[in-house]
Amino acid sequence: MLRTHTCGQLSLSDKGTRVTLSGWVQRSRDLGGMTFVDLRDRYGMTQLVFNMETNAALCLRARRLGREFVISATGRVEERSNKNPKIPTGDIEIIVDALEILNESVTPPFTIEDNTDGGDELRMKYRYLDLRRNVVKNNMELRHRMAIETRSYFDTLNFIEVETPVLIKSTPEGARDYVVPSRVNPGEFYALPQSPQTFKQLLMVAGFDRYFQIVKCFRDEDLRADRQPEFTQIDCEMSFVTQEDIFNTFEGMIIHLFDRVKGLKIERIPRMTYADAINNYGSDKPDIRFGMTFADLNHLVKNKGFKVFDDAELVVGINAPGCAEYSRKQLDELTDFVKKPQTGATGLVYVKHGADGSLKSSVDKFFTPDQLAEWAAAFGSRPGDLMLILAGPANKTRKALNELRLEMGNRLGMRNPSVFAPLWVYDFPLLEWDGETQRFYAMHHPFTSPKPEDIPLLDSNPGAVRANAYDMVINGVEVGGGSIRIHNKALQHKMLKILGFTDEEAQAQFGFLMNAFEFGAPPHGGIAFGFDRLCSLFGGSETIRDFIAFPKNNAARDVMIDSPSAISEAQLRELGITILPNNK
RNA sequence: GGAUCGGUAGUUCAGUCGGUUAGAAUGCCGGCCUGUCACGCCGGAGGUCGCGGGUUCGAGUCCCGUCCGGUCCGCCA
Repeated sequence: MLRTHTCGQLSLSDKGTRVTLSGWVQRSRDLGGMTFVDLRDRYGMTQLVFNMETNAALCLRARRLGREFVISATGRVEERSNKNPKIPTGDIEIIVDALEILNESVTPPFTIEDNTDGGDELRMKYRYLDLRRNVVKNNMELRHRMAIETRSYFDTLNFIEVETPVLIKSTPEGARDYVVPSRVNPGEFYALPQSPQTFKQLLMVAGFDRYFQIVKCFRDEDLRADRQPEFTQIDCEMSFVTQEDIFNTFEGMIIHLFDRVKGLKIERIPRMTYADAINNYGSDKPDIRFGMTFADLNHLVKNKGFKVFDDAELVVGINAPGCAEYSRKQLDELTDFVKKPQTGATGLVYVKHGADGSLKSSVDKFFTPDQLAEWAAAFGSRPGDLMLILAGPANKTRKALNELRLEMGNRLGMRNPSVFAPLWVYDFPLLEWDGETQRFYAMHHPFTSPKPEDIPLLDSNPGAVRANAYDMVINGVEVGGGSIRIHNKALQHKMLKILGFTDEEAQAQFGFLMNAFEFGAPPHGGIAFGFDRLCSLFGGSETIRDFIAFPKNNAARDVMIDSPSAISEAQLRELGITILPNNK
C-alpha cells in the first residue's frame, strides 16, 4: 500500500499507529546524528524522523533525498518532544522504518513555498509546480467550492444544467470569434461560442424553463488581468419571468455563494439605474464601497471669466475627505495622474477646505470666497476636505473623474478587498452609436428587448431607447450581465434591421432563432456571470489568472505547452488552407 | 494599433556620473553537527548583463532597433 493516511490528518490521537505516507519532500534537515524530512501532499505536511543510532542505513538514504522527490515512508506515529504549533500536524512525527523513493526530481526552478522566489513568467512555464503551492492550490479549491455551491443552489430551484455545443457558427456582431476549420466541409469554419446565447434561448423555446450551465466561452480579443481568451461563465436563462424575477433569483445565487463560501450574510442587493451610475460615478460599474460621488458644478461656475470652465461641456468634481493638507507634490501627482493619456483629462482644479473653514483654490484669481463656498455646499464638503474638479467634454470628463475617484479610494484605503458591495445596475441603453462606422451597435447584444414604453422611440430616436438589461457589479467589477430577451419574430427582425442587417443577412445569421420564435416562444430572460471574475473577487485578487489552473499570458499564449503553434503542411493541405505571407 | 514599466548567477534583486576582476540574498554542491522545523557553522561552484547595431579610448550603464514578460488605453455585442 502506498499510503494509509494523508500528510494533513495525523494527530496525537493516532500515537502509536503504524502508518504509510506518500508525498513530496518539502525540505530535509540533516543534523548529523538525525535527519528530519517534511513530507507534503495536497492535505498538509508531516515530519518524518530518521536516526543514525537506531537505523544508520535508512538515515543515510534519507540524507540523499532532494527537494520534490516523491517518496513513500512507513513508520510509527510518535509525540514530538519539540512540538511545532505552526502546522496542524505539529504535535506528532513519524519514526520511519521503511522508505521507498517513488520518483526523483531535478531541482525545481523556484521554491514550492507560500512566498515563492519564482516570478510570474517562470511560474506559468512550470504551472504544474506552481499548483503545488498552497496559495494557488487554495484558489483552485475555492473555485471548486464556488462551482459546487452554484450547482446546488440552482438544483434546489429546479434549474437544469444542459450542455450546448462548442463548435457553432461565426457571427459578425460582437467580439471576434475563434474559428475552427472543418476537414469534412472544406473551406468552411465553425466558430467557438462567445457565449451559448442563442442555444439557451432555443432551450427556452424547447420548454426547459430554468436552465443554467457552467460553461467555457471564447473571445479572440486582447487580454487583461481580468480577461482571458477562454473563460468560464455561469450561464442562466428562465422563461415566464420579469426583470424583477431575474433580480430576485440571481441575487439569491450571489447571496447563497457569499453565505456558503465566505460565511458572509448579505440581506439584499441595492439597485441603481445606468443614468444614475454615469451621473454620480462616471461609470456603469461603480464601486459603492465608498462615497465620493460626483457633484455637477455647471450651474455655479459659468461666466466668471475662467475660460477652461466657460468652454467646458461639463464641470464636475469629487470631495476627498480629510485631504486638505495635501502637499504641492501630492497635488502634482494627482494632476499627472489625470493627465496620463489613458485617463485623458487636460488639468485638475482643486479647492482646499482648511480645518479653520477657509477655502483655498488653484483658481482664486477667478472666483470669490463666496463662490467657492457655494461649491463646497454643492460637494457637501467639510473642513479638512479637498475638492478635486475636472472640466471638459461630458463623457470623457466623467470617465477621467471615475479614474480619479477610484485612485483616491485606493489612497484613502476605502477599497478593502474583504469588504463586498454588490449592486444591480439596470435600464441600460439599448443601442450605442458608433461615429466611426456611422451605425448603431447593440450595447448588450441584438437579442435584448427594449423597454415596452420606449418601443415607439425605436424609429424616431433609437439612441434614447432603454433596454430591459442589467449588470451585476461587485466592488467596481462587472461580474454578470443579462437582459429580458426578444421572443417575437417581428421585433427581432426590426432590431436586426436597426443594427444594419439586410433581410438576407438577418435570415442567414439568425434565421434559425427567428424561425423558432414562430413556434410558441415563451417570454424569457437571463444572465451570465463571469465565473473566473467571481472566483477572483471572492479570493481577494484582481487577476483571474490566479484562479485558472492553466491560464494564457498577455499575448494569449500558453507558455507551458507553447501554444498556439504552426501546423504541418499536410494538415493545412487536408483542410484546404493556405497561409498568406505576412506583409509587414 | 497605442502608452508605460521591466529583462543582470538556477531564482529574487542591487549595480552611483560611462571607468579596476559585475555584487547580495536564496537555491545548488562538498564538509561538520542528535531535536530541527526559514536549523546552524565552514568551504565551493555558478554570468552570452534578453538579442542586434551604434556612440565612445572604454557600455550592464547612453542612443536606435528588435524579442520576451507585466499593467493600462483602444478592443471586449
